[in-house]
Amino acid sequence: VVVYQQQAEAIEFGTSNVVVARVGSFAPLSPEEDTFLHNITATARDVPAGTRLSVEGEPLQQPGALLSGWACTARTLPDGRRQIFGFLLPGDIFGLRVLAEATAPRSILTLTACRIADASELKAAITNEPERFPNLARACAISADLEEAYLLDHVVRLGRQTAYERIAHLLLELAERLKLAGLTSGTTAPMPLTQEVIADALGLSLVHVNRTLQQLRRDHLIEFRASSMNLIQIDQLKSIATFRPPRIPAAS
Amino acid sequence: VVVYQQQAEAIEFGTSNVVVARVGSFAPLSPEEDTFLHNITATARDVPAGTRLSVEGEPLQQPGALLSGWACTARTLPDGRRQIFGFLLPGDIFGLRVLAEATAPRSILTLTACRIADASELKAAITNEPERFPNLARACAISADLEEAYLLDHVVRLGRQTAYERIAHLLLELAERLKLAGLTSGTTAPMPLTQEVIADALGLSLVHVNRTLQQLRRDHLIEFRASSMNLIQIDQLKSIATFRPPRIPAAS
DNA sequence: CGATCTTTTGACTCTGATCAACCGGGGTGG
DNA sequence: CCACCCCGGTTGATCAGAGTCAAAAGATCG
Repeated sequence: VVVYQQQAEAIEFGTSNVVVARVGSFAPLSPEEDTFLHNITATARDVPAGTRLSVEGEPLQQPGALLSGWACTARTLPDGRRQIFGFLLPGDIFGLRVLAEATAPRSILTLTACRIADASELKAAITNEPERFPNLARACAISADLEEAYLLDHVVRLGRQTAYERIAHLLLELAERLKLAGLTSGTTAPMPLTQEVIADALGLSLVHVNRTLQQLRRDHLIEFRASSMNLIQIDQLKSIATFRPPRIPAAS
Repeated sequence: VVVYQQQAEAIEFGTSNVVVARVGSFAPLSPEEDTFLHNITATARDVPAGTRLSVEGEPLQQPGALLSGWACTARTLPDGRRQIFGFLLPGDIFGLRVLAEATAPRSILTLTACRIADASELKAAITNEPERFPNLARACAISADLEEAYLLDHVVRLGRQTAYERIAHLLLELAERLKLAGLTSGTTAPMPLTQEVIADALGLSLVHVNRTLQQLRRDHLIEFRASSMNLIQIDQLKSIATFRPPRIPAAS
């Protein structure tokens, strides 16, 4: 019955509880843990695009869970150059791992309108009584590991790949993650990023991103419609980008 | 007396116990913790340069502590391109944070001869009985945060800085870390990296690293002697690289 | 004292940046 | 209702930072 209700919610709101689904996919949750996570994600606030959820160097904000919408983590140099470290997609949890007294090492910025739940209690739970929430703790650890793996992929893109490879690789990563969150249909995935944002993530100029995307389309590897992308020829893309999805430890 | 012995060791071996000093600088250790850490670092093995301590994708190796020597973490693409993620300096601890069942997300490679202690017990201690080793646990958390901060700096270098800025920034980071480990004398710090290694870290070609280093020398910002570097004009370097050292949470 | 590794130099190429302008749609205000 | 504006995407022309190829010159080390 619960499952049915969730599905009904999913259909109705389009997001239901991606967070619960995602976390649960890392480690099977006990009923208590499931309820706990549900309660956390029940309280949520809506945030418009372009909101700074956290500013680098300033005291840390609450941890959160992204119920819907896209955000990114970034740092801005004094002269205005911006580097995006990665993206937060629906279902992602952020701000969990860091020390309470620390200052934020990165800014967090919403790229679309977002629905965000406060995850302070989740952090407290896995920090203070991990033995009571073992699967939750484990799932969060896996999530943190995954996040690191994505960051390392990002470094490789920036350091050793061409513009063509970088873009292919990033789109594959996003498609992969959206698929894990159950947000794709076939080879088509939502894609609300502007070319400027892609440029700031991949260390390229806006103009060059535009031209490279055109090249990818001309090569019949991807298609864009509205704010979604279609990765036709996904295998060829993977081979171009030498894309190897990070392995998630089995949910034993 | 203990302090005196340590200093004597430090003078004799040049490394004594950088690890204990470094970890202790993050959080003041209790006598028990201090002893614990000392015992761990007492058992150490010597490893020649060019040893692969861990290979990406393969099951995880033991965590370790670097008593002396330099190493790096990296990933190699199928076609031979290599991306270095960061460097391990004397006093650094590695492999702590990752899930036991996971596969290594990066390779670890010694760049010089190294002396390495097994840190399995440290990992076990802070994982299983953090309440018994609170300062140790806290110090390791801070260390992990620092490591992440350095990785983010690395991303910014790769994505948004010129070759000249990148090299200045990297040298500043290394000098800073070596200073924290007590391995500098004045503005001079050890620098055993080859230009090829610098190139693989900064996403540049060997030739371009060579030319950019020459430029930095011609501009009287740095000097190289033997395998050490001298950052004269450190303020100007910092301004060129927009270098801002990561803030370490106060050891309250 | 070879053998090998690292640094240096020169010539040339090319990927990607910069500057500048234009297009097209969606919203806004008069 | 339409002119206007703003934002995101597109295009063209030019430039420069960095890569590549090839070879020589120093270091280091058995």
